[in-house]
Amino acid sequence: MELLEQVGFAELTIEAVASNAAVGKATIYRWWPNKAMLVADAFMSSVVRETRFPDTGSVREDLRAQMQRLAGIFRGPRGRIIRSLIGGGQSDPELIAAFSNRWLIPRRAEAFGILQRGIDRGQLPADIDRNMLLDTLYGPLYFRMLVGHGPLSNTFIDDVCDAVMSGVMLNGSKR
Amino acid sequence: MELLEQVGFAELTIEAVASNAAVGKATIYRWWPNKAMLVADAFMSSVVRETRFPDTGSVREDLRAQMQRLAGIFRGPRGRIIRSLIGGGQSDPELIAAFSNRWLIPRRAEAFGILQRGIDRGQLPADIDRNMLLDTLYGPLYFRMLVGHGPLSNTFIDDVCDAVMSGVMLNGSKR
DNA sequence: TTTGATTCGATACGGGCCGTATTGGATTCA
DNA sequence: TGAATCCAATACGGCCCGTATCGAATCAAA
Repeated sequence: MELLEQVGFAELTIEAVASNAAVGKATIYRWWPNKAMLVADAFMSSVVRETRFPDTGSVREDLRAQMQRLAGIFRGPRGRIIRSLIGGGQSDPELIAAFSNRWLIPRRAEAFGILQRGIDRGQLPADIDRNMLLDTLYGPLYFRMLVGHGPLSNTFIDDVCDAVMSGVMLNGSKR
Repeated sequence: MELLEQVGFAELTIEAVASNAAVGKATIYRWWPNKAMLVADAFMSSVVRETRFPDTGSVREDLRAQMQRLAGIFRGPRGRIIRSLIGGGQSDPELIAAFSNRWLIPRRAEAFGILQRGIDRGQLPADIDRNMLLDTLYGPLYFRMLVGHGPLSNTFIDDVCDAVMSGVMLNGSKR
């Protein structure tokens, strides 16, 4: 993880990991088939499962809080790693699958809980496409992180959240 | 471009390009400083500037048409290249900057025209953050293309467009 | 405690591609 | 026609890959 934060996925070498860990290169290859799986395990084992879910009584505010938290991660040292994983995954189907299964989908499961509460409260239509909605909320954050053409500022997050949620919420909750 | 479609950016070697072009490796290095700039030039020179802008009278429909067109590109052979460029850009600031300047920003300039017409027609508030809006519309497409956790289907595009535009359009144009 | 099997760190190996240097033949241009 | 330039081909050292080998250390079972 230290090396990964310093140099990113593409520049990380197994030899550097081995010597940095005072370990033989063959030992690493004994336990992981390739760099991608090694890094996937390292990253995913460092992910602390979120235990405190926001619950403000409003789907919009709950989601806004989760989005802001994610943006905070994106701006920190883990952001670099996530960028590297998605980047490296573009030429490694196993890596992108590992990222999707072990990072994206668990996070999404948490978000599903927020959406369900919103539906139960009558703030969201019951038949809404949950994956589409979450992609629309979070996609812009990933997009800006990856391409870097605009700042991942708090107001950007808020604006995205407001724009999307105003479009899908019931009871004329246009802000 | 042929090689790039076959193997992607990370696996593309200068030696392969050279031998494929019946050219010395040194000749390539004489004209481009590195692989990233070579590929950037190759890709950008293959981008045909869009001449036919949609103009249906409705911002929402204009944007929907442009989004569908982009999704079509993402699903085709050029999608592979775009994924490679964004992926490789995660460990190469010059490459991601080239992608942003020569692909994203020109496309965005076209989209700005559509938004401006919408403002002129009174369909959009004049003070809307144009970059935020376009990131919110297109970010989900890039996100799904890059992570591949859901299909880039026509209905997905439509749903994203509807969700976002319903949230930002004036005159109660909620669908 | 002994013994046999595993795991380990270290090291060496062939291979691929990097980016650079050299060279001799072809092309360009005054 | 001669000088300068551009080129393809080739060779080079270097980095890292993934594998093989080899004693030393560790561990489990008798």
